[in-house]
Amino acid sequence: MLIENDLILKAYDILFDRYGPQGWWPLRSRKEPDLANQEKFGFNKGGYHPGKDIALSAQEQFEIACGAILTQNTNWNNAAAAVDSLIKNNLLSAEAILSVKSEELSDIIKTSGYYNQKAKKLKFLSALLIEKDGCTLSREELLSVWGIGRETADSILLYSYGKPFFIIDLYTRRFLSRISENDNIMTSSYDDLRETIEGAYNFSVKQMQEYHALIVIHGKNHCAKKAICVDCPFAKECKYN
DNA sequence: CCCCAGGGAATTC
DNA sequence: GAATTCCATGGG
Repeated sequence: MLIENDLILKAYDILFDRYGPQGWWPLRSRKEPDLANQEKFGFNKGGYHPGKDIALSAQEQFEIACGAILTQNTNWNNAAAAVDSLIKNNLLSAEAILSVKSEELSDIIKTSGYYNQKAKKLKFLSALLIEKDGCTLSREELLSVWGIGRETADSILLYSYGKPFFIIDLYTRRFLSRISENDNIMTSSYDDLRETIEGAYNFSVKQMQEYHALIVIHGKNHCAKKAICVDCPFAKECKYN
């Protein structure tokens, strides 16, 4: 056992109490703010919809998949600017992505960094989506795409398709390794860690979406590479305190 | 100048 | 499997 089930549940409660519902995925094509949550929690910049549960359109599902690729090893602000650029250029469909020249696509998503690789990744994903006639791709099918690894696949599964897969990113490993006694979390295998969290409790999809989003905001506020421990809600549990 | 950000593929051992 | 290296922009 990598982490105790109790700790996984407790951490979720502490994060939710501190930061409130995050309403991920932050869609760039949905701009109307949720004023109630903005007032309550003071966040909600740029398309967050905490607790609204508005069904995703096919275009929004595609936006999330593109965003998951564009944010690879990149600050979300840079990735979000690239998503905005896709929207502006009317490229939020697999057909449109395939119809635009690679060089143009690279230029359109330039702010996300690694733009030549990411343009290729968007093209490969689009090709498979069209080949499968727009069907929901399985985890295996997503992983078969050049440029989609475990984390990106799980991001698409969880946030675009609404399927119960827990995302293990660097923030998640850092956070869990710091609050847990286990010293092997940073080096544990992706799927071992994912299955440990998925199996800790019968999380709903909504809770799994919130959990990952909460870990990210906590990672930005406190549990960064260089830890910022002042006013951290895990002062009691964390090794750093 | 430096470090960092919601990874993944290719190569090598 | 583990360790390297490459991909690249924008903010602090």
